Amino acid sequence: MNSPAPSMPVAAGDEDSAKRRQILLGARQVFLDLGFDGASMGEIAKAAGVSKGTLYVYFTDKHTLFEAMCECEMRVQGIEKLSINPDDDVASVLRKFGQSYMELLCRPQGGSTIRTIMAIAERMPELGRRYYHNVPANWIGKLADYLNNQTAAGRLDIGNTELAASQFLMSCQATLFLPFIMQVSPPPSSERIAEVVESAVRMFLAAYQVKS
Amino acid sequence: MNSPAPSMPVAAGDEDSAKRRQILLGARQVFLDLGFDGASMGEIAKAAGVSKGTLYVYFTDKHTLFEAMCECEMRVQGIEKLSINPDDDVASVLRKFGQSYMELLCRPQGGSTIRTIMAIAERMPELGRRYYHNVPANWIGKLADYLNNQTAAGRLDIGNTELAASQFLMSCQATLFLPFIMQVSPPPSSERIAEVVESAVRMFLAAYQVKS
Amino acid sequence: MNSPAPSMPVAAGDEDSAKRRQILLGARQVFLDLGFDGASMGEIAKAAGVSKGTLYVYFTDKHTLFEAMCECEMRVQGIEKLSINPDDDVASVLRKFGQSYMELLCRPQGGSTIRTIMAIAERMPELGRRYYHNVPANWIGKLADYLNNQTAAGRLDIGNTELAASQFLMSCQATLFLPFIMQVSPPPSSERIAEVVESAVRMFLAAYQVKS
Amino acid sequence: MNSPAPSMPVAAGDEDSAKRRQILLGARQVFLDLGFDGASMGEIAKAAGVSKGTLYVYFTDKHTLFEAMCECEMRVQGIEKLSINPDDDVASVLRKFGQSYMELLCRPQGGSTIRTIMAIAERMPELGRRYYHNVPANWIGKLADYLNNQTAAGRLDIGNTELAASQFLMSCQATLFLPFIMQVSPPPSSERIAEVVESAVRMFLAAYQVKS
DNA sequence: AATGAATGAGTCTTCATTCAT
DNA sequence: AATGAATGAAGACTCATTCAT
Repeated sequence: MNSPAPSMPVAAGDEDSAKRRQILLGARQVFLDLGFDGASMGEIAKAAGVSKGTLYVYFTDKHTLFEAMCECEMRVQGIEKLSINPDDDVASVLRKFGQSYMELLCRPQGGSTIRTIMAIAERMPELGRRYYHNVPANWIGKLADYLNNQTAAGRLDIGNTELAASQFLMSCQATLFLPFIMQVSPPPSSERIAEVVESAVRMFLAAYQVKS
Repeated sequence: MNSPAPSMPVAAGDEDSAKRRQILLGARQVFLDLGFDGASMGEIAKAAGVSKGTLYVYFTDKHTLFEAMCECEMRVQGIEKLSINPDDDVASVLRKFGQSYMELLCRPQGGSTIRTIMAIAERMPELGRRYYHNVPANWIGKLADYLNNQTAAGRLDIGNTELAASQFLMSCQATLFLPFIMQVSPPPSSERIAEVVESAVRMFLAAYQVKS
Repeated sequence: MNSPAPSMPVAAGDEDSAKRRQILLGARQVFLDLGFDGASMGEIAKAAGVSKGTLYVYFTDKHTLFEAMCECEMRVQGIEKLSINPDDDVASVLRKFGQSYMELLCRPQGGSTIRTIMAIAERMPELGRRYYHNVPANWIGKLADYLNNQTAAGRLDIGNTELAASQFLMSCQATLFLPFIMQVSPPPSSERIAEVVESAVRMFLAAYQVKS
Repeated sequence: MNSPAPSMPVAAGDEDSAKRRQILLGARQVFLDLGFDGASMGEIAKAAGVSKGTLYVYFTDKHTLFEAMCECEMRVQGIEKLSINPDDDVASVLRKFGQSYMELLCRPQGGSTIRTIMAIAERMPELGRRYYHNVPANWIGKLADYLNNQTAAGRLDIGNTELAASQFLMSCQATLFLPFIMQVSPPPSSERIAEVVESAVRMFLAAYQVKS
């Protein structure tokens, strides 16, 4: 009755129908909580509020649904939104960048995408690769570009900017990511993250900043 | 060496029978490759070269076998063997420490323990905690102790040595661990690790070494 | 009669769907033949003409299916249908009552419910109790009520009517029930039952009837 | 060392070795509690205090062990010991007979043999038959013989003494056996049994005693 | 004779997937 | 398009039985 006008039907396979998004949302919740093997299509159907059959109208199989959900996460975790403000000083840029990255990694709501993909990467190497390139490598790349610019501008002195970018992002995780992922501590607060990032920024600048 | 003479068979429940070790080896291979849910007891039996029934003679159930295997890995990855040589200079100590840690994380043979445990930590939080304390926290702690001593000795100037130790170990992973775990690159060679560790050491000392 | 129209399918969980009844029928056959432990879900599925999976759509597990089947038998063996005709003389009432009870106990088709439940009562005491109250105790109770009335009416002289009712029903089983259940003899014919019941009636009346 | 002298070895298959009896005792306990299917050879070995392998030294398989145990029970429950005292009056004889029979059926210690065999009789008809003939039919027969004698002696007037004997033994079970076996009541006390038997004796004599 | 480690067939149960409606 | 009943392959686990010692 309230289906779309026949002149412009929304095919089930449509990349962007509301129902499809609804399913992906349910899948996200269940997959991130239980992992690929631990999740069942029944659970996902329940979480998405659709019937099990409907899942298969939109996605060929469990594997496809999982990949679509990951793809979706990759888009969300891509950093198109995050733009570096070139007017900020280096420390500020690093601080904002590190803070954003850590808040992405340690999001309190629901399970961790990166953990879920790490877990399955051996069996779905292509997915692991795609995620790596779209998320961590993307962040590293963006930061490396900025470090390149600053090096060119003479404010930083870095031989390998990609390595440096990665070093910075890794050191931002110190004492935070592993305890969080291993269920030792709850997700860190923004304040706690800020402290660790601040320390990472200081270490980074001590090593790479050009002494005027 | 002090294994029992072959003429004197060991009881099934024996904590250290050859068959038990054989099963743990098979379990290690399959669990680390496929994860807890992805592994099947049948696969494990095949990998261990025993019958499915025998698995249950030595381990109550899949869960218990998984935990025993993890426990075993924790002992192996514990750090008792690694002793810091106090006669070395700080840079050497850090270099050796970082290299050992990275070779542990990126061991080429078989799957990754840390990944497998991260994957299941949400559903087996106690296991996650145990692993965290026995392995990463143990390494961090050992290093932090050393940093404390060096700070007291006036060679380093570190406010929070545990944070610093974690920062160092994290930055050693830069460009190495994630690509390895995400199947982007094969396990890094010792040389490749050495380069990254070297860079991490430089950054660390730039930040924390007392300028004479 | 008031079953849903075939065009309107019934939900799986429905207490009274055709498929559910079909499964219960298969379960009845296999459970009564082989007992709870001896029966396998596979056999039951085959006997019911459904797949093993379907069993679990309608019943949580083997135990639940068994209890549902027993519950169903209790309803069938309940006594609602049997009404005592107060115009009959006492001997006739006893005769009909005994005959009905014995035909229930020694039904030729399929295994014996009472045997199956007796067999498992030690491990499922609640089930044993439920069956006892719903079937034998129910018959005894109905008969005891009648005996009470007749005693009040001065036609019988019984101190403990419940005991007397039980005595009567037990003596109806003489030479019939045990040989049947122990596979010594096939289910007794109605005529054979009638003879034994007749004898039980005579003994009963000799003991309890008021001599006019 | 303390094995029997070589000149007179006790073969494993020996019908009466101590170990054999020990196994039968364990088997009795477990089979009567759990039934044929519910019992496991492991449990039995544990209950008997021998290894699982030893079970198979003395008995071909589970089935054989079960039958041997039943055979043993039949011997115990046979009534060689119970001799009817011909000097007692009829009522006394019936009283003693009924009491003994009921105490056999409702023995408090451990499970019920008759129930265990009833449960399996459909699948092991020969066993059911053997048990019926050795135990209940044996009791009935002994009693029927006595009733025959008393009828011949003019003290009783019974057309079908076997039926009468069975009637008596069945009516002794009134309100006792079924509640006991169905876990409604604990095993009845000797006093409780005596009351019910007394009532059965009265009913029996009212029907069959020759009025002088 | 006695053991108990080892086996593999068989059990209950789950779940991805299909299909008639 | 959406459902949910039905399936059967596969998984964890048990247990009667065998066999080397």
